[in-house]
Amino acid sequence: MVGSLRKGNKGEEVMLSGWVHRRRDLGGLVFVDLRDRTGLLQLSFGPEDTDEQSLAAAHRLGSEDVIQVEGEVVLRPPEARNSELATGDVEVRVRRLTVLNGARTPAIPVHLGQGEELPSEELRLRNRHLDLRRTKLRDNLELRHRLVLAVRNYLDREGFLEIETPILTRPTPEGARDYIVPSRVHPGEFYALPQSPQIYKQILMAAGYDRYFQIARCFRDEDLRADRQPEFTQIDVEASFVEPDDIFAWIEGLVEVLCEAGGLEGPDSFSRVTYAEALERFGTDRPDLRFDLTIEDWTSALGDSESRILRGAVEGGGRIRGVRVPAGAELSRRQIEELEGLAKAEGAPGLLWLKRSSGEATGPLARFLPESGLGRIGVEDGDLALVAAGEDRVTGPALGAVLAPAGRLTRRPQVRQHAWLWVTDFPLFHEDEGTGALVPGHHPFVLPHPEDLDRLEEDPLAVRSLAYDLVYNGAELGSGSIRIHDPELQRTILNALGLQGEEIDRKFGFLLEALGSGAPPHGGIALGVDRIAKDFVGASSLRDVIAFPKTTAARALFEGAPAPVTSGELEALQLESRGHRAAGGDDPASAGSA
RNA sequence: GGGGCUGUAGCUCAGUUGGUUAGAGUGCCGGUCUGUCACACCGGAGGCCGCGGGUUCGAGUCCCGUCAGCCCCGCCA
Repeated sequence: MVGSLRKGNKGEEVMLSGWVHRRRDLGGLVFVDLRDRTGLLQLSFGPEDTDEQSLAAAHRLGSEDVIQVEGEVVLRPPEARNSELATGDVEVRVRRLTVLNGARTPAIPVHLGQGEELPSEELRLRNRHLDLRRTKLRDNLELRHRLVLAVRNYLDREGFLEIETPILTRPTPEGARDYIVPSRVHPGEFYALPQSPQIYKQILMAAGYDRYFQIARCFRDEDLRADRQPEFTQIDVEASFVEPDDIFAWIEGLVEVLCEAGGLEGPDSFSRVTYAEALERFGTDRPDLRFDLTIEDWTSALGDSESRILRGAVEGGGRIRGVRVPAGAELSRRQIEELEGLAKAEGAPGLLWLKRSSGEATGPLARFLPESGLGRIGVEDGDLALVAAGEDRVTGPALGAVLAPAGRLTRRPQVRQHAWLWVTDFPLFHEDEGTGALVPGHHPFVLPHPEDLDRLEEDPLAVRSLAYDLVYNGAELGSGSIRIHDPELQRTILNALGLQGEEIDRKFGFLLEALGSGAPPHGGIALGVDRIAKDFVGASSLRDVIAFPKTTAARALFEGAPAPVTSGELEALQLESRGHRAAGGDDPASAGSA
């Protein structure tokens, strides 16, 4: 293939096909960089080698024309080798050129010159067939392929069976908004696209398929972000007769395999913290452990200081918490204000701080802190202390937001490049801030922590669960739990979530039926393939690891989805549209641009 | 649903205090060129300044609305 020719292929007669990446026409000689999926190769055309017709055609070649050439692999003259090209020592002297298909001038460039900017994302998405020709995207998709292949092989070796579950499913009452699909056969009834295969995989467990996985497409009709697409792919895993440790062991092995496939240094360790610990020490349930900065409780050390802010916070029932940033004294005032801005964005009124350098303390906090106080919070010469006071729900996120950025700003080496960890014991329920109702922390099928079962009634918000997250460098890459296998307990939880008997049977009867028919204890996890691929290739958006992604408005710009349907189609479904674009033609392009 | 940024040639961008003929690089078209590789050189074409309205003697520039893309909040069991 094009990208694989080397010195050793010298003298070989080859026939190659590909795209004209670039043409350099010297008049007598023509050079063309031929491109295919495997790389670039220089072709040369000249009167000594190339037949007359082909030479004439070579002069007329344009970018992205599809051609086929026959010729001989030769070594380039020594002074004309290109060390930046894998194939740069050789070229193919073309005898015969066939233009398989001409290309109009590309709407966006496939080849970018040095320092040339990418076209706008909108044009890249509108011309996805061209954008996907770029090496970067091709490499991204290839890596993604290798990751998924490694996952399949690994889970197969571990005895897991890949089983497909339906895309047309039952609408679910809770969770994200469903994508809805009308049924023609049953007017007025609807399928939903799965938000995840959660219930199906539990039923598979009940059916005795004790190790299941699926590279599963999931759909959620919610607003998008850089790390959120309306359809996304999960490595969905479930196993019977397991405890969290079994899942952790499998997934840790999986992560190693992924790192190997992705050319990433494998994890040297997997940390574990409970949810409560994570909030206390890192102010978030997905800590970034690349810097070993933590939040400390300085209430007793600083609570008796003269500072009105600090004392007021403590008297109001809050705590004083802070972060010691080793070598942080080198930060400029401006950098510290930057950090304070991050804390404010999380709702804190501000940060108090002090620097200690050359034996002297400076900063707003300095005048409230005698030397002894510095010792009490462990601030050494060269350090910076950042302090927030008040309620935990404010100070936690505020200080948490500052941890990694502070570490980055000091430019001390990261403690580790790849920080993998498990966050465990998530709360079973949250409180809906609007209504005060209980909502599931993860989903309604999570097993309560056995030690907390007796608090289910009197203090449900304090009940922990056997739910866990896989976190990598501060990003949640996976989430799972041990599930409830006892139908009575499941009913109790659904009750607590505000569902009544008849409603439970209607919506979850099939699950309860399966649980009551001899379902084994089981649990699992789902990992986000798109996010993993994004992190592994260092992309800033999921769109760079998805061949045909949606925009932030959930549109597909290339093919123009969603699109209006004809009134006939609506009629067949016995639907009426109140949208102002209803019942248009069936031309998909008409929907894309307004 | 809310906030922010962006929208000028095929592409990437500049465009002064609101001023008369809207520029650059690249791509494209034509020409010269036998060792280029961001080929070089000469010449040329190419504009609904996103769209609609307003202010003004005059709008790419100011105001309002709208559409699209991106980022964030809400939302994402």
